[in-house]
Amino acid sequence: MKKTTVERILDVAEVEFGAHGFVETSLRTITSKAGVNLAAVNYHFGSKKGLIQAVTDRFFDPLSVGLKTQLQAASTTQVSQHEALTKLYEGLLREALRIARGNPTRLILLARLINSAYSQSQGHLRKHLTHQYGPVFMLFMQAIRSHMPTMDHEQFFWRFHQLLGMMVFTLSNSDALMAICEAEYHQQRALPEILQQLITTLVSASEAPVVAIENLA
Amino acid sequence: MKKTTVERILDVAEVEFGAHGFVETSLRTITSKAGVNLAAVNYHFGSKKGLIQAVTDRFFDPLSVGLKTQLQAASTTQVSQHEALTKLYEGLLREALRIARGNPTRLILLARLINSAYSQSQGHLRKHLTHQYGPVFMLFMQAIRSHMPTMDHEQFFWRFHQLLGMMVFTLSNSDALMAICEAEYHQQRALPEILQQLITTLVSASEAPVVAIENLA
DNA sequence: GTTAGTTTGAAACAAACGTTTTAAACAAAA
DNA sequence: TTTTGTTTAAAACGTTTGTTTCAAACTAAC
Repeated sequence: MKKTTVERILDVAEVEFGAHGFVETSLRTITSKAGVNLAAVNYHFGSKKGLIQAVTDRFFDPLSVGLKTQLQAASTTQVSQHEALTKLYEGLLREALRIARGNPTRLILLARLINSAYSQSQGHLRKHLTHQYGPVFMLFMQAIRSHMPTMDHEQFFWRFHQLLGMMVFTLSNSDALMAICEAEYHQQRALPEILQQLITTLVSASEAPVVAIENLA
Repeated sequence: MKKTTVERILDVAEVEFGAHGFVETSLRTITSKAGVNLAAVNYHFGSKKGLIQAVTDRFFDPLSVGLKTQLQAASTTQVSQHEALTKLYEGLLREALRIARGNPTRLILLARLINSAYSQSQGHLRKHLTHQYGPVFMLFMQAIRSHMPTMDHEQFFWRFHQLLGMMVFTLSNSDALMAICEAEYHQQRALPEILQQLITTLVSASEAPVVAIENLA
Protein backbone atom coordinates (compact mmCIF):
# COMPACT_ATOMS: atom_id res chain seq x y z
CA MET A 1 0.00 0.00 0.00
CA LYS A 2 1.84 3.04 -1.29
CA LYS A 3 1.31 6.33 0.50
CA THR A 4 -0.05 9.26 -1.39
CA THR A 5 2.14 12.14 -2.43
CA VAL A 6 0.48 14.43 0.08
CA GLU A 7 1.22 12.03 2.93
CA ARG A 8 4.79 11.49 1.81
CA ILE A 9 5.37 15.23 1.78
CA LEU A 10 3.77 15.75 5.19
CA ASP A 11 5.73 12.89 6.73
CA VAL A 12 9.06 14.25 5.60
CA ALA A 13 8.11 17.89 6.20
CA GLU A 14 7.28 17.43 9.85
CA VAL A 15 10.54 15.62 10.50
CA GLU A 16 12.61 18.28 8.77
CA PHE A 17 10.65 21.16 10.28
CA GLY A 18 11.09 19.62 13.71
CA ALA A 19 14.79 19.07 13.22
CA HIS A 20 15.84 22.28 11.48
CA GLY A 21 12.95 24.71 11.84
CA PHE A 22 10.70 26.18 9.21
CA VAL A 23 13.01 28.74 7.62
CA GLU A 24 16.03 26.49 7.50
CA THR A 25 14.18 23.70 5.75
CA SER A 26 13.88 24.12 1.99
CA LEU A 27 11.19 22.67 -0.19
CA ARG A 28 13.87 21.04 -2.27
CA THR A 29 15.12 19.10 0.75
CA ILE A 30 11.61 17.97 1.57
CA THR A 31 10.63 16.91 -1.93
CA SER A 32 13.88 15.12 -2.63
CA LYS A 33 13.74 13.18 0.65
CA ALA A 34 10.09 12.40 0.01
CA GLY A 35 10.90 11.23 -3.49
CA VAL A 36 8.36 13.54 -5.08
CA ASN A 37 8.60 16.37 -7.54
CA LEU A 38 9.41 19.87 -6.39
CA ALA A 39 6.28 21.29 -7.97
CA ALA A 40 4.10 18.92 -5.95
CA VAL A 41 4.27 21.12 -2.86
CA ASN A 42 2.89 24.19 -4.59
CA TYR A 43 0.38 22.04 -6.41
CA HIS A 44 -1.09 20.44 -3.28
CA PHE A 45 -0.50 23.09 -0.63
CA GLY A 46 -0.35 26.27 -2.66
CA SER A 47 2.77 27.55 -0.96
CA LYS A 48 5.30 26.79 1.74
CA LYS A 49 3.08 28.55 4.26
CA GLY A 50 0.27 26.25 3.21
CA LEU A 51 2.47 23.24 3.82
CA ILE A 52 3.47 24.51 7.26
CA GLN A 53 -0.17 24.98 8.20
CA ALA A 54 -1.04 21.53 6.87
CA VAL A 55 1.69 20.01 9.01
CA THR A 56 0.36 22.03 11.91
CA ASP A 57 -3.20 20.86 11.47
CA ARG A 58 -2.26 17.23 11.09
CA PHE A 59 -0.75 17.44 14.55
CA PHE A 60 -3.10 19.83 16.30
CA ASP A 61 -6.43 18.54 15.03
CA PRO A 62 -6.26 15.18 16.80
CA LEU A 63 -4.56 16.80 19.78
CA SER A 64 -7.37 19.30 19.96
CA VAL A 65 -10.19 16.76 19.98
CA GLY A 66 -8.28 14.42 22.30
CA LEU A 67 -7.69 17.22 24.74
CA LYS A 68 -11.32 18.27 24.61
CA THR A 69 -12.56 14.82 25.63
CA GLN A 70 -9.90 14.66 28.35
CA LEU A 71 -11.18 17.94 29.73
CA GLN A 72 -14.79 16.79 29.73
CA ALA A 73 -13.86 13.59 31.53
CA ALA A 74 -11.84 15.51 34.07
CA SER A 75 -14.65 17.93 34.88
CA THR A 76 -17.05 15.18 35.98
CA THR A 77 -14.95 13.50 38.65
CA GLN A 78 -14.47 15.32 41.93
CA VAL A 79 -11.04 14.94 43.50
CA SER A 80 -8.45 16.94 45.38
CA GLN A 81 -6.80 19.88 43.66
CA HIS A 82 -3.53 18.00 43.58
CA GLU A 83 -5.09 15.01 41.84
CA ALA A 84 -7.04 17.22 39.49
CA LEU A 85 -3.95 19.10 38.37
CA THR A 86 -2.02 15.87 37.92
CA LYS A 87 -4.82 14.47 35.80
CA LEU A 88 -4.96 17.60 33.66
CA TYR A 89 -1.25 17.72 32.88
CA GLU A 90 -1.23 13.97 32.43
CA GLY A 91 -4.10 14.24 30.00
CA LEU A 92 -2.36 16.86 27.91
CA LEU A 93 1.02 15.17 27.79
CA ARG A 94 -0.41 11.70 27.33
CA GLU A 95 -2.38 12.97 24.36
CA ALA A 96 0.68 14.70 22.95
CA LEU A 97 2.72 11.55 23.42
CA ARG A 98 0.07 9.45 21.73
CA ILE A 99 -0.03 11.71 18.69
CA ALA A 100 3.75 11.93 18.63
CA ARG A 101 3.78 8.12 18.62
CA GLY A 102 6.61 8.12 21.13
CA ASN A 103 8.79 10.02 18.70
CA PRO A 104 10.81 12.90 20.21
CA THR A 105 10.96 14.55 16.81
CA ARG A 106 7.23 15.04 16.75
CA LEU A 107 7.22 16.51 20.25
CA ILE A 108 9.89 18.94 19.16
CA LEU A 109 7.64 19.92 16.30
CA LEU A 110 4.81 20.51 18.77
CA ALA A 111 7.03 22.73 20.89
CA ARG A 112 8.13 24.67 17.82
CA LEU A 113 4.53 25.23 16.85
CA ILE A 114 3.54 26.52 20.28
CA ASN A 115 6.60 28.73 20.34
CA SER A 116 5.65 30.32 17.05
CA ALA A 117 2.26 31.10 18.56
CA TYR A 118 4.09 33.63 20.73
CA SER A 119 7.06 34.69 18.64
CA GLN A 120 6.96 37.48 16.14
CA SER A 121 8.40 35.56 13.20
CA GLN A 122 6.18 33.20 11.24
CA GLY A 123 3.33 35.64 11.78
CA HIS A 124 1.01 33.63 9.56
CA LEU A 125 1.43 30.58 11.81
CA ARG A 126 0.73 32.61 14.93
CA LYS A 127 -2.54 33.85 13.46
CA HIS A 128 -3.48 30.42 12.21
CA LEU A 129 -2.79 28.75 15.55
CA THR A 130 -4.57 31.31 17.72
CA HIS A 131 -7.53 31.42 15.37
CA GLN A 132 -7.82 27.67 14.95
CA TYR A 133 -6.86 26.31 18.35
CA GLY A 134 -7.13 29.33 20.64
CA PRO A 135 -10.49 28.21 22.12
CA VAL A 136 -9.26 24.74 23.15
CA PHE A 137 -6.17 26.31 24.59
CA MET A 138 -8.30 28.69 26.64
CA LEU A 139 -10.41 25.77 27.81
CA PHE A 140 -7.36 23.96 29.10
CA MET A 141 -6.06 27.14 30.68
CA GLN A 142 -9.29 27.69 32.59
CA ALA A 143 -9.43 24.06 33.68
CA ILE A 144 -5.99 24.45 35.21
CA ARG A 145 -6.99 27.74 36.76
CA SER A 146 -10.02 26.22 38.46
CA HIS A 147 -7.71 23.98 40.48
CA MET A 148 -5.08 26.49 41.37
CA PRO A 149 -4.67 28.31 44.67
CA THR A 150 -6.49 31.58 44.86
CA MET A 151 -4.85 34.15 42.69
CA ASP A 152 -6.16 36.91 40.50
CA HIS A 153 -6.30 36.60 36.74
CA GLU A 154 -3.03 38.34 36.10
CA GLN A 155 -1.05 36.36 38.63
CA PHE A 156 -2.41 33.18 37.09
CA PHE A 157 -1.51 34.42 33.65
CA TRP A 158 2.15 34.75 34.51
CA ARG A 159 2.28 31.53 36.48
CA PHE A 160 0.61 29.59 33.70
CA HIS A 161 3.00 30.81 31.06
CA GLN A 162 5.93 29.97 33.25
CA LEU A 163 4.61 26.40 33.40
CA LEU A 164 3.92 26.41 29.69
CA GLY A 165 7.51 27.45 29.14
CA MET A 166 8.69 24.55 31.25
CA MET A 167 6.74 22.16 29.05
CA VAL A 168 7.74 23.71 25.76
CA PHE A 169 11.44 23.83 26.57
CA THR A 170 11.56 20.28 27.88
CA LEU A 171 9.73 18.95 24.84
CA SER A 172 11.62 21.20 22.47
CA ASN A 173 14.96 19.84 23.64
CA SER A 174 13.87 16.35 24.60
CA ASP A 175 16.20 14.65 22.14
CA ALA A 176 19.22 16.73 23.11
CA LEU A 177 18.51 16.30 26.82
CA MET A 178 18.06 12.56 26.44
CA ALA A 179 21.38 12.40 24.62
CA ILE A 180 23.16 14.36 27.35
CA CYS A 181 21.52 12.24 30.01
CA GLU A 182 22.75 9.06 28.44
CA ALA A 183 26.26 10.37 27.87
CA GLU A 184 26.56 11.89 31.33
CA TYR A 185 24.67 9.50 33.58
CA HIS A 186 24.55 6.34 31.44
CA GLN A 187 20.80 6.31 31.81
CA GLN A 188 18.83 5.76 28.67
CA ARG A 189 15.45 7.37 29.29
CA ALA A 190 12.39 7.12 27.14
CA LEU A 191 9.89 9.91 26.61
CA PRO A 192 7.21 8.61 29.02
CA GLU A 193 9.68 8.77 31.88
CA ILE A 194 10.67 12.32 31.05
CA LEU A 195 7.05 13.39 30.82
CA GLN A 196 6.15 11.76 34.13
CA GLN A 197 9.01 13.59 35.81
CA LEU A 198 7.82 16.78 34.15
CA ILE A 199 4.30 16.36 35.46
CA THR A 200 5.37 16.22 39.09
CA THR A 201 7.32 19.45 38.72
CA LEU A 202 4.42 21.07 36.91
CA VAL A 203 1.98 20.20 39.68
CA SER A 204 4.34 21.38 42.38
CA ALA A 205 4.97 24.65 40.62
CA SER A 206 1.22 25.09 40.14
CA GLU A 207 0.71 24.72 43.88
CA ALA A 208 3.45 27.18 44.72
CA PRO A 209 2.28 29.90 47.12
CA VAL A 210 0.97 33.10 45.61
CA VAL A 211 2.93 36.24 46.19
CA ALA A 212 2.19 39.83 45.35
CA ILE A 213 3.87 41.06 42.22
CA GLU A 214 6.67 43.38 43.21
CA ASN A 215 9.93 44.63 41.88
CA LEU A 216 13.20 42.78 41.81
CA ALA A 217 14.75 44.37 44.89
CA MET B 1 31.08 61.26 20.38
CA LYS B 2 30.42 59.11 17.38
CA LYS B 3 30.33 55.37 17.88
CA THR B 4 32.69 53.18 15.95
CA THR B 5 31.52 51.10 13.02
CA VAL B 6 31.96 47.90 14.99
CA GLU B 7 29.75 49.20 17.81
CA ARG B 8 27.10 50.45 15.42
CA ILE B 9 26.93 47.06 13.76
CA LEU B 10 26.75 45.19 17.06
CA ASP B 11 24.05 47.51 18.41
CA VAL B 12 21.79 46.98 15.43
CA ALA B 13 22.65 43.30 15.06
CA GLU B 14 21.60 42.33 18.56
CA VAL B 15 18.28 44.13 18.18
CA GLU B 16 17.52 42.48 14.85
CA PHE B 17 18.77 39.08 15.95
CA GLY B 18 16.61 39.31 19.04
CA ALA B 19 13.56 40.40 17.10
CA HIS B 20 13.75 38.16 14.04
CA GLY B 21 16.29 35.48 14.83
CA PHE B 22 19.65 34.82 13.26
CA VAL B 23 18.61 33.25 9.96
CA GLU B 24 15.83 35.70 9.23
CA THR B 25 18.05 38.72 9.70
CA SER B 26 20.12 39.65 6.67
CA LEU B 27 23.41 41.49 6.72
CA ARG B 28 21.91 44.06 4.39
CA THR B 29 19.22 44.86 6.93
CA ILE B 30 21.81 45.25 9.66
CA THR B 31 24.24 47.38 7.68
CA SER B 32 21.58 49.65 6.26
CA LYS B 33 19.98 50.25 9.66
CA ALA B 34 23.41 50.82 11.14
CA GLY B 35 24.26 53.24 8.39
CA VAL B 36 27.43 51.42 7.47
CA ASN B 37 28.64 49.70 4.35
CA LEU B 38 27.69 46.12 3.61
CA ALA B 39 31.32 45.07 3.30
CA ALA B 40 32.05 46.30 6.82
CA VAL B 41 30.63 43.16 8.42
CA ASN B 42 32.90 40.79 6.58
CA TYR B 43 35.80 43.15 7.08
CA HIS B 44 35.46 43.36 10.85
CA PHE B 45 33.87 40.03 11.76
CA GLY B 46 34.97 37.81 8.90
CA SER B 47 31.55 36.32 8.34
CA LYS B 48 27.99 36.32 9.59
CA LYS B 49 28.87 33.58 12.02
CA GLY B 50 31.63 35.79 13.34
CA LEU B 51 29.16 38.60 13.87
CA ILE B 52 26.77 36.30 15.71
CA GLN B 53 29.55 35.14 18.00
CA ALA B 54 30.64 38.73 18.60
CA VAL B 55 27.10 39.67 19.59
CA THR B 56 27.05 36.61 21.83
CA ASP B 57 30.29 37.51 23.56
CA ARG B 58 29.32 41.12 24.13
CA PHE B 59 26.37 39.84 26.13
CA PHE B 60 27.80 36.76 27.79
CA ASP B 61 31.22 38.11 28.79
CA PRO B 62 29.91 40.61 31.36
CA LEU B 63 27.16 38.19 32.37
CA SER B 64 29.77 35.55 32.92
CA VAL B 65 32.00 37.64 35.17
CA GLY B 66 29.02 39.15 36.99
CA LEU B 67 27.60 35.73 37.67
CA LYS B 68 30.93 34.46 38.91
CA THR B 69 31.21 37.19 41.54
CA GLN B 70 27.60 36.62 42.54
CA LEU B 71 28.36 32.95 43.09
CA GLN B 72 31.41 33.69 45.19
CA ALA B 73 29.44 36.11 47.36
CA ALA B 74 26.63 33.61 47.77
CA SER B 75 28.94 30.81 48.87
CA THR B 76 30.28 32.76 51.87
CA THR B 77 27.02 33.56 53.66
CA GLN B 78 25.21 30.74 55.42
CA VAL B 79 21.44 30.85 55.18
CA SER B 80 18.47 28.54 54.72
CA GLN B 81 18.11 26.59 51.53
CA HIS B 82 15.10 28.68 50.60
CA GLU B 83 17.00 31.93 51.00
CA ALA B 84 20.03 30.54 49.24
CA LEU B 85 18.03 29.48 46.20
CA THR B 86 16.25 32.83 46.08
CA LYS B 87 19.59 34.62 46.19
CA LEU B 88 21.00 32.46 43.42
CA TYR B 89 18.14 32.98 40.99
CA GLU B 90 17.99 36.63 41.97
CA GLY B 91 21.68 36.97 41.27
CA LEU B 92 21.40 35.46 37.83
CA LEU B 93 18.34 37.38 36.75
CA ARG B 94 19.49 40.65 38.29
CA GLU B 95 22.73 40.34 36.37
CA ALA B 96 20.89 39.52 33.16
CA LEU B 97 18.58 42.47 33.72
CA ARG B 98 21.51 44.77 34.36
CA ILE B 99 23.26 43.74 31.17
CA ALA B 100 20.01 43.95 29.23
CA ARG B 101 19.62 47.48 30.61
CA GLY B 102 15.94 46.86 31.29
CA ASN B 103 15.38 46.15 27.62
CA PRO B 104 13.14 43.14 26.83
CA THR B 105 14.79 42.83 23.43
CA ARG B 106 18.14 42.05 24.98
CA LEU B 107 16.61 39.45 27.28
CA ILE B 108 15.00 37.82 24.27
CA LEU B 109 18.41 37.72 22.67
CA LEU B 110 19.79 36.02 25.78
CA ALA B 111 17.03 33.42 25.64
CA ARG B 112 17.68 32.83 21.97
CA LEU B 113 21.36 32.30 22.66
CA ILE B 114 20.72 29.78 25.43
CA ASN B 115 18.19 28.01 23.26
CA SER B 116 20.69 27.61 20.46
CA ALA B 117 23.05 26.02 22.95
CA TYR B 118 20.66 23.08 22.99
CA SER B 119 19.02 23.10 19.58
CA GLN B 120 20.55 21.50 16.54
CA SER B 121 20.52 24.48 14.23
CA GLN B 122 23.24 27.10 14.50
CA GLY B 123 25.67 24.35 15.40
CA HIS B 124 28.59 26.74 15.43
CA LEU B 125 26.92 28.81 18.15
CA ARG B 126 26.26 25.76 20.28
CA LYS B 127 29.92 24.81 20.16
CA HIS B 128 31.03 28.37 20.84
CA LEU B 129 28.71 28.79 23.83
CA THR B 130 29.47 25.47 25.48
CA HIS B 131 33.18 25.91 24.94
CA GLN B 132 33.29 29.53 26.10
CA TYR B 133 30.73 29.67 28.87
CA GLY B 134 30.15 26.03 29.75
CA PRO B 135 32.31 26.20 32.92
CA VAL B 136 30.42 29.17 34.42
CA PHE B 137 27.17 27.49 33.56
CA MET B 138 28.29 24.35 35.37
CA LEU B 139 29.33 26.43 38.34
CA PHE B 140 25.86 27.96 38.62
CA MET B 141 24.28 24.56 38.12
CA GLN B 142 26.26 23.07 40.99
CA ALA B 143 25.53 26.04 43.23
CA ILE B 144 21.84 25.45 42.71
CA ARG B 145 22.28 21.75 43.25
CA SER B 146 23.98 22.25 46.58
CA HIS B 147 20.81 23.84 47.93
CA MET B 148 18.30 21.43 46.52
CA PRO B 149 16.54 18.60 48.31
CA THR B 150 18.31 15.31 48.16
CA MET B 151 18.20 13.84 44.70
CA ASP B 152 20.64 11.96 42.58
CA HIS B 153 22.51 13.57 39.72
CA GLU B 154 20.11 12.50 37.04
CA GLN B 155 17.00 13.61 38.84
CA PHE B 156 18.60 16.99 39.39
CA PHE B 157 19.58 17.16 35.74
CA TRP B 158 16.01 16.89 34.59
CA ARG B 159 14.64 19.20 37.27
CA PHE B 160 17.25 21.83 36.52
CA HIS B 161 16.52 21.87 32.83
CA GLN B 162 12.82 22.15 33.52
CA LEU B 163 13.58 25.27 35.53
CA LEU B 164 15.94 26.53 32.88
CA GLY B 165 13.16 26.11 30.36
CA MET B 166 10.86 28.15 32.52
CA MET B 167 13.37 30.98 32.54
CA VAL B 168 14.22 30.80 28.87
CA PHE B 169 10.60 30.74 27.73
CA THR B 170 9.55 33.58 29.99
CA LEU B 171 12.46 35.74 28.87
CA SER B 172 12.12 34.67 25.27
CA ASN B 173 8.53 35.83 25.13
CA SER B 174 8.71 38.63 27.66
CA ASP B 175 7.65 41.31 25.20
CA ALA B 176 4.75 39.31 23.80
CA LEU B 177 3.58 38.33 27.28
CA MET B 178 3.81 41.89 28.53
CA ALA B 179 1.73 43.02 25.57
CA ILE B 180 -0.93 40.38 26.22
CA CYS B 181 -0.95 41.22 29.90
CA GLU B 182 -1.58 44.88 29.20
CA ALA B 183 -4.26 44.20 26.59
CA GLU B 184 -6.02 41.58 28.70
CA TYR B 185 -5.66 42.83 32.27
CA HIS B 186 -4.84 46.49 31.73
CA GLN B 187 -1.72 46.05 33.80
CA GLN B 188 1.44 47.50 32.43
CA ARG B 189 4.24 45.45 33.92
CA ALA B 190 7.93 46.16 33.71
CA LEU B 191 10.63 43.53 33.47
CA PRO B 192 11.72 43.63 37.15
CA GLU B 193 8.20 42.69 38.22
CA ILE B 194 8.07 39.77 35.83
CA LEU B 195 11.45 38.52 36.95
CA GLN B 196 10.53 38.78 40.64
CA GLN B 197 7.39 36.74 39.98
CA LEU B 198 9.52 34.26 38.06
CA ILE B 199 11.95 33.84 40.94
CA THR B 200 9.26 32.78 43.39
CA THR B 201 8.03 30.09 41.02
CA LEU B 202 11.60 28.96 40.34
CA VAL B 203 12.33 28.55 44.05
CA SER B 204 9.08 26.71 44.68
CA ALA B 205 9.69 24.35 41.79
CA SER B 206 13.23 23.77 43.05
CA GLU B 207 11.87 22.74 46.42
CA ALA B 208 9.30 20.40 44.94
CA PRO B 209 9.46 16.92 46.44
CA VAL B 210 11.62 14.36 44.70
CA VAL B 211 9.92 11.41 43.12
CA ALA B 212 11.32 8.32 41.48
CA ILE B 213 11.45 8.44 37.71
CA GLU B 214 8.76 6.19 36.36
CA ASN B 215 6.64 5.80 33.30
CA LEU B 216 3.64 7.86 32.36
CA ALA B 217 0.93 5.46 33.51
C1' DG C 1 54.20 63.56 4.97
C1' DT C 2 54.05 59.16 4.68
C1' DT C 3 52.05 55.03 6.07
C1' DA C 4 48.81 51.77 7.76
C1' DG C 5 44.33 50.86 9.03
C1' DT C 6 39.57 51.99 8.30
C1' DT C 7 35.39 53.01 5.74
C1' DT C 8 32.75 53.91 1.78
C1' DG C 9 30.64 53.16 -2.65
C1' DA C 10 29.32 50.26 -6.03
C1' DA C 11 29.41 46.37 -8.45
C1' DA C 12 29.52 41.67 -9.08
C1' DC C 13 29.68 36.72 -7.78
C1' DA C 14 27.78 32.14 -7.07
C1' DA C 15 24.47 29.84 -4.60
C1' DA C 16 20.00 28.95 -2.72
C1' DC C 17 15.50 30.05 -2.34
C1' DG C 18 10.10 29.91 -3.41
C1' DT C 19 7.51 29.85 -7.23
C1' DT C 20 5.78 29.19 -11.98
C1' DT C 21 5.45 27.14 -16.30
C1' DT C 22 5.08 23.69 -19.98
C1' DA C 23 4.63 19.23 -21.73
C1' DA C 24 4.24 14.59 -21.06
C1' DA C 25 2.69 10.62 -18.67
C1' DC C 26 -0.43 8.21 -15.51
C1' DA C 27 -4.54 6.90 -12.87
C1' DA C 28 -9.23 6.34 -12.02
C1' DA C 29 -13.96 7.81 -12.61
C1' DA C 30 -17.79 9.29 -15.91
C1' DT D 1 -13.47 6.58 -24.54
C1' DT D 2 -13.35 10.65 -22.74
C1' DT D 3 -12.47 13.25 -19.00
C1' DT D 4 -10.58 14.83 -14.88
C1' DG D 5 -7.30 15.07 -11.46
C1' DT D 6 -2.70 13.69 -10.27
C1' DT D 7 2.34 13.30 -10.82
C1' DT D 8 6.62 13.67 -13.11
C1' DA D 9 10.28 15.86 -15.56
C1' DA D 10 12.87 19.71 -16.46
C1' DA D 11 13.65 24.24 -17.04
C1' DA D 12 13.37 28.81 -15.95
C1' DC D 13 12.02 33.10 -13.32
C1' DG D 14 12.96 36.64 -10.12
C1' DT D 15 14.57 37.53 -5.70
C1' DT D 16 17.49 37.27 -1.84
C1' DT D 17 21.33 35.69 0.40
C1' DG D 18 26.47 35.77 2.10
C1' DT D 19 30.59 36.91 0.26
C1' DT D 20 34.24 39.11 -2.53
C1' DT D 21 36.46 42.59 -5.06
C1' DC D 22 38.19 47.21 -6.44
C1' DA D 23 39.26 51.77 -6.29
C1' DA D 24 38.68 55.84 -3.76
C1' DA D 25 38.41 58.50 0.34
C1' DC D 26 39.12 59.26 5.08
C1' DT D 27 41.63 58.94 9.74
C1' DA D 28 45.07 58.52 12.86
C1' DA D 29 49.74 57.41 14.25
C1' DC D 30 54.59 57.33 13.26
